[in-house]
Amino acid sequence: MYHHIANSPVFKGLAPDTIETLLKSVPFRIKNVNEQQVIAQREDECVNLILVVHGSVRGEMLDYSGKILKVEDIYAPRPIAAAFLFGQNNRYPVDVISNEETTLLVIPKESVLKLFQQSELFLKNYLNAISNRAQFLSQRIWFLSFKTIKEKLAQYILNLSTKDSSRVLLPLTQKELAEYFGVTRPSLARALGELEKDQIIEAKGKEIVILNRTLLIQLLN
Amino acid sequence: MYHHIANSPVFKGLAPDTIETLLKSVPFRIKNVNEQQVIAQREDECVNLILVVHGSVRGEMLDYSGKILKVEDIYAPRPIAAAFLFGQNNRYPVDVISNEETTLLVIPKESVLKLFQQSELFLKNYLNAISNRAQFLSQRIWFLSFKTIKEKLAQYILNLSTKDSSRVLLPLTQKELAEYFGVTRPSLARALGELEKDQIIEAKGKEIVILNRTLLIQLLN
DNA sequence: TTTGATGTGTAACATTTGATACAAAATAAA
DNA sequence: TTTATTTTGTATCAAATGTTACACATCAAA
Repeated sequence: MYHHIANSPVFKGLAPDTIETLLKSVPFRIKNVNEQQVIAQREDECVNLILVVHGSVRGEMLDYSGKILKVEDIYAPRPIAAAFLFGQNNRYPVDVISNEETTLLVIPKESVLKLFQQSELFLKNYLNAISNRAQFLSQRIWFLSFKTIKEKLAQYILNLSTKDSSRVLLPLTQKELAEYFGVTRPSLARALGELEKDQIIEAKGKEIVILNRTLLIQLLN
Repeated sequence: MYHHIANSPVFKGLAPDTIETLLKSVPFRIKNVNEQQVIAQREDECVNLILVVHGSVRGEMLDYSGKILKVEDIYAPRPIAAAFLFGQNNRYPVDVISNEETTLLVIPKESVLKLFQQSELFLKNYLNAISNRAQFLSQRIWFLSFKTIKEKLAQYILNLSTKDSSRVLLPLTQKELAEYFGVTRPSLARALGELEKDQIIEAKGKEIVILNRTLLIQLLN
């Protein structure tokens, strides 16, 4: 197990032996769950750092009408809701449910604080993990602030493109990209088609060539 | 000064004397700037924790077309970009510019790490600050995922309402609320008007009465 | 009170997007 | 290869929202 979690963001850079020594100096426990089991419920207080050692879990949210809004999958070896162990309202924002047979490492908050004192690397890793999360979310919100699909596309393509090359390779399918943009797939295809019709880009499959960077930039006005 | 920053999120709970002792044990510096001065530029590496002691600064971003997007104002006594001191890409996401004559406390990253070792409270505060940020952003994204204005309104009003009372007081003007929703002001007014016409709510100024909670919840379907 | 600034209600019209459906293309699996 | 599955292009129509404009209300300052 220590070998596995040595690859997790919070134990990265620590030898499996070191991790074992560290962990054995504080209370913690291992928890095995079957698939579709509820690990934490929305609004539960978050008092443990939970690491997915084997398997995967998902965050799921119900709105007022009971509709399920899937939030995110978390695969081993990664922590669950590291950014919700601290903070003013340290409660789970979503229900956490196992996708499959899953092994969890459960470390109480007090143990985490002790580990911070014992290993500066662990502390740095933890700080990095939650900082990355905040940075990711920040980036995501900024992106969502672009109103029209064409604006989002322009922003997205310009971000991917380098200064010297006008060739861009989309890392996502249209379906995934549409989901990332928060729009429907046909709408995204239409926007792409129109950019092509206006001779701003040329798209063959996942490869996009910027024909007129100036016009692409003007879309952001 | 130590008295002032004792009210900041990262030094909260520490006595001014304690803060002074702590800070004097590590390198740091004070920086005074006039108004409209650039404190950090986008993509600069973030190597210091910067606290606004007096005055205020703003985050500003230029899009590809050169249009200025104001991001946020930060008033004393609060840290600037605490979530960007750590993390994979620890660079400022925005230009930081002073709004007025401003005093800054600049603490190098190494000093921050030393302070973590010396004061568990400071560490906890820092963890809380980043976590709060992530939680806030997370909440914001979840909210933006509601597509139509009516859905956002329903969600927003239901969140504000308590179980026993159907009376809700909006803490924002329509203009601010529209900005928060990422929509235009007339559109928001229209949506409010339609909810009123459908006898779902009653709105007088900032006070809203929920007439039919069931219908309001059904809007989220 | 008068004035000005800010907030609010509402209208007409253009634009964007969603929803749905279907076929062609590309890809993977048998 | 054949078959099935996913991905993509496109069309139509309805719904939601933006844009712009203007009148009225509210509130604070002069």
